[in-house]
Amino acid sequence: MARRKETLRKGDLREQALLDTAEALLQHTSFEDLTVEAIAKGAGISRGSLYFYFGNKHEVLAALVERTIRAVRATADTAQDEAAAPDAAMERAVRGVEQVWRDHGTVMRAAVDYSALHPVIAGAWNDTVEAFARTMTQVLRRAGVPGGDGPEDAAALAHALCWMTERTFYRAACSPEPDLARATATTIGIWHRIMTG
Amino acid sequence: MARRKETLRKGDLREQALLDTAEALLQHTSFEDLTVEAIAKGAGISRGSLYFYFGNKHEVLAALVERTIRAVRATADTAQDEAAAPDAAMERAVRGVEQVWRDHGTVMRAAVDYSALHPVIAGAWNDTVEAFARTMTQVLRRAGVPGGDGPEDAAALAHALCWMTERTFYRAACSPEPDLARATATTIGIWHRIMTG
DNA sequence: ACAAAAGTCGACGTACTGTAGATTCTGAGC
DNA sequence: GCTCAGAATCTACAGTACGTCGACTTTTGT
Repeated sequence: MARRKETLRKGDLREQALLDTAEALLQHTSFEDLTVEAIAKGAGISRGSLYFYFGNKHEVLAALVERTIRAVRATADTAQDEAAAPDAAMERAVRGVEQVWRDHGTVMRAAVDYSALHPVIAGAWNDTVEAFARTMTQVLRRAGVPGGDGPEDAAALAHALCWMTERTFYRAACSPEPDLARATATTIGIWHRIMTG
Repeated sequence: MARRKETLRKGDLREQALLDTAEALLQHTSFEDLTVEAIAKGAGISRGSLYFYFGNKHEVLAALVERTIRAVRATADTAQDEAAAPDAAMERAVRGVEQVWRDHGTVMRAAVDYSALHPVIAGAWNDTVEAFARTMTQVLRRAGVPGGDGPEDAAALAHALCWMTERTFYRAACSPEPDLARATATTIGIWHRIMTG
């Protein structure tokens, strides 16, 4: 099997630079106030050139979110450990989520904020939470919650609790003095109560 | 005390017509695709005239959300009944939320979607959930959850669970075939487990 | 070396937004 | 019934950011 070709295109770097710039700008600017010109200029090209890389402004954000979410997924996967006790698995998962928000808070927040405006982002975000919910459904099952697809079965509870987890961290991340540790404690507390109900 | 003057200004009706039009249009158009021209025309005036009533497009949505939230608050207040058993009070509250989403789903959804883009809407929505959380904190207290301001005390749990409730109904409302009843069942199930943990 | 592909630019047309000034409607007081 | 302030409306304008286009320059593979 041939060695993977080194695709060190100049454009690949430029594309990353554009995303980096967008990420940096998002820390002080909202997406709708964010201008294509600013992103392009920050990456050292003209506005027109940006459209060589992305179809439009939304696609830039979508790519940025996708890049971030890939990192998030990797983290989420490490949390599913069949051998661990359900309670420990849950706790590890939630702590993983906390870490992800610490590392990628700005983009995650943007992803949530603009989900409503952008189907692609909404889909990516949804899939991520969904994947997390599937993992947690198994954890709940192992903790004794009955399976099935009724509104009070493991899958439905895991879904609701995953979205609660998302919301709790999102809100914490939005606050001027984010207290992610507290968010973790509250979240774990609720999951724990549900699992030992 | 003098009788309140009848302020039946022509403009008051027009203003309501503008909000009604905006609400109607929101059912088939996203806010950013919603054009000022469409709102104005729907209410029978020109684009320029709309600016006599509202400073800009965002203010229209803000006013619409505020109008809706007034109705929501009224509903929420009826749910707080000091005499009822905690479990019954909680159930009644959640069913109230379901009803509100049934009646005002479109605007509520818009409120959530555009909270990120509009501080005024975010504030109004926040206050509403916050008010609900305060009520539910009392319910949890009466159910035996300890008070205080730690991350696992009644207030923190009520907050997280209220946002979970919001998310659950929001997601249900977003789905093509909304199943609010299922959302209610799941939500009540979780609240119940927490209260009898 | 040289053609093809990748990358870049600046100018253009478009679609909105928000503003300003002129104009018409309305109704309270004389 | 006249008058006039201010409520309500319109049209035209200026501004801004978007996305497209065709021409030009650089990079890459052979």
